[in-house]
Amino acid sequence: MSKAAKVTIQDIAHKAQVSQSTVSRVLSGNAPVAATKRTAVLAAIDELNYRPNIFAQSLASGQSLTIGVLTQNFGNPFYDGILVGILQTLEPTPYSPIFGDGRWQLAVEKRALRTLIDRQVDGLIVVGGLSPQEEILAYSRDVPLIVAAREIPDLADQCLFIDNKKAAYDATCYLIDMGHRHIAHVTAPMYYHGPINDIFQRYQGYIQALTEAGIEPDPQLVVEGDLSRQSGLMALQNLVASKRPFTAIFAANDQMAIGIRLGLYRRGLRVPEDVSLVGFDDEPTTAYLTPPLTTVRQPAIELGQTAAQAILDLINANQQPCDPFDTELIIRESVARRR
Amino acid sequence: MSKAAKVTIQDIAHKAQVSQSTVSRVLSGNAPVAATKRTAVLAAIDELNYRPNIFAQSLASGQSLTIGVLTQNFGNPFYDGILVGILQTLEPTPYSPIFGDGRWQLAVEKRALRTLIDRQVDGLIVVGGLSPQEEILAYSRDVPLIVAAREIPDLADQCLFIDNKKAAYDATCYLIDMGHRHIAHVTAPMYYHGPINDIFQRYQGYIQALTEAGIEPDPQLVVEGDLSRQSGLMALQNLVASKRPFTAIFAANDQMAIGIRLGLYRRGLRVPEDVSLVGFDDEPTTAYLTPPLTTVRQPAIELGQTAAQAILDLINANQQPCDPFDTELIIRESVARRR
DNA sequence: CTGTTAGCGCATTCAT
DNA sequence: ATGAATGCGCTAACAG
Repeated sequence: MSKAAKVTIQDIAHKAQVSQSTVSRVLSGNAPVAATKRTAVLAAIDELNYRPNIFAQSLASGQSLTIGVLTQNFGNPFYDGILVGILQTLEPTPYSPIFGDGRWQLAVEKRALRTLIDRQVDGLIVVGGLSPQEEILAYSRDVPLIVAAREIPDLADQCLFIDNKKAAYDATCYLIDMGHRHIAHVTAPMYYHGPINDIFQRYQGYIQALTEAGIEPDPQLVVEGDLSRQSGLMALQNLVASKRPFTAIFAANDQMAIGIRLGLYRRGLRVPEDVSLVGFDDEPTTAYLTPPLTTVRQPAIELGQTAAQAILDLINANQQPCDPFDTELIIRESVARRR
Repeated sequence: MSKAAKVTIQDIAHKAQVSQSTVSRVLSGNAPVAATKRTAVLAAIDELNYRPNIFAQSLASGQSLTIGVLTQNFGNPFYDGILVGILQTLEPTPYSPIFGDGRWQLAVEKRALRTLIDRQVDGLIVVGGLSPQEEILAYSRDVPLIVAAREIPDLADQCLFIDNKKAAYDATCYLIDMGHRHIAHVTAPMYYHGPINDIFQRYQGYIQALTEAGIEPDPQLVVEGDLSRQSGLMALQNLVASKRPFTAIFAANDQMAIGIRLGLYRRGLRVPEDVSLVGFDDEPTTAYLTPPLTTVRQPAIELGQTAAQAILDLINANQQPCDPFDTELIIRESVARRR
């Protein structure tokens, strides 16, 4: 580890003319110590630049003061937002987060999860992920666990998520209100996200909105991508190739919307004059597309903050009920009124 | 920590009818053990689902098997790319990374750095950051240290970075080659990035290219932003307000280029017909702008991989020389030929 | 090859 | 209020 000469609690006990235990006491603060000794200890600590050995602390106390965070894909704006929220919330606490990245690959995720557990985290925040419910459930018996951005029925109290169906419903309704009748939807295969059905819920919201508006959903207008930009580009090609007329597209996420946007551009189709476009996620760049994209804002940072708070509450055994998260439809220039 | 009944090395020693040390030996593998005992131990481990206590291990061995990574801004594509590279490289090793985020705020960075050190990391990778050189230098005496995406003169052997000046020079030359003479540049204040002068080096590359081409640099055509998208938008306004004619803009990063792009769009200026635009970073979305943006690719993932490898080498005391990183000009549709 | 022993640095009884 | 003693779970000499 560090090459620096390790100064231990003994050293400062010596220097401050007190016992080891006394030093430990001023450090933890949970036992009364005479003011004079306290200051002496503090002085010694300062002088010798003492830093307690975290491993010894944890070994002796049985607490690691770390929160494990299992995430997917560093670099995805939504997940990064969640991380930021977690970081912010944990900052003023004695707990610090350690991250593991599952990269949306079950095997990788499993290893990451294992690593976190092995590091004796005091709490675990699982953000998304592919792990089967039973596994998560099993972990939740061993360690305080919060699931963010994913719904696990048997663990409802500890799940924070967003009502994707309602959000998609609202987005589709907006297109309908603007006079659109032929609205395409770019989704992803149901199995794509494994146990996560966000995307499927968005599909359901889309269908519901159409149905309630008396519009017969047209299966030909629903195409699948894999949530990547590239797949949006290809989905658009498929859509155009199907020869079904449409005046608007609702994409299940912004990444695909961005790909679709480029596809339209290449075909000389203008947004929104020829085709209106709505995405989902409110990724930062969507506000800077030309024209800026209408999309659905998911409160990522808030979600992260709440998740962190929830895990702290859980550790301190005063579990709070979790409120559901509301989304917001961000209306920008990419939708035109028809007729 | 975990509520699970902790099974210790003793338990499995018992079950396998061997001594604690033998178990430790099969675990670490760095000492010969009789095949029969080994299998017995392995069986016991498996049966009792034993996991070594990492804190006890570290405390006893003096190794933490962790690499600290100080990063700035989760969510920034360039930095995230570096993280991904680090993750990938460390995955097959016994080391696992722990991250700290400085958020480009000196105070936050200091705390994050401190936390990492306190966690007894065996090595430290500093990605960017504001900490003064002396501080980094001081840390480097205590712990194997690699600096990525930043140049620290007194620590040259342990720094991995990119030749920003040359990259900017190349980008500007490209615009000149395409016939542009009035090329604006959007940069950031020299002090903005604190000790990091990436941005300033890009400015220098720009100036050099102009000068070599016999074009008198026009100070009026250089405006400052703060590297954010929003600031790109404002920079463009300033540029237009200055009434100086220009046919091309070279932005010091893609974020600002994206803002500039939107500003041009709002003013009805087409890219590249009216104004050509070049960015820097090759952020993923730039390929999906309409039209796609010409930019400079920084090999973020490779940089992360190399950094991780370098720190491993450093820990094992077989330091390797670090090659410089080459950038690549990604030419896309946002530049038009003039005259 | 293997068991025994002695700490690693600290928190936490238990006395005082 | 404080010092002494014990042990957290494991690694690393040290003997055999």
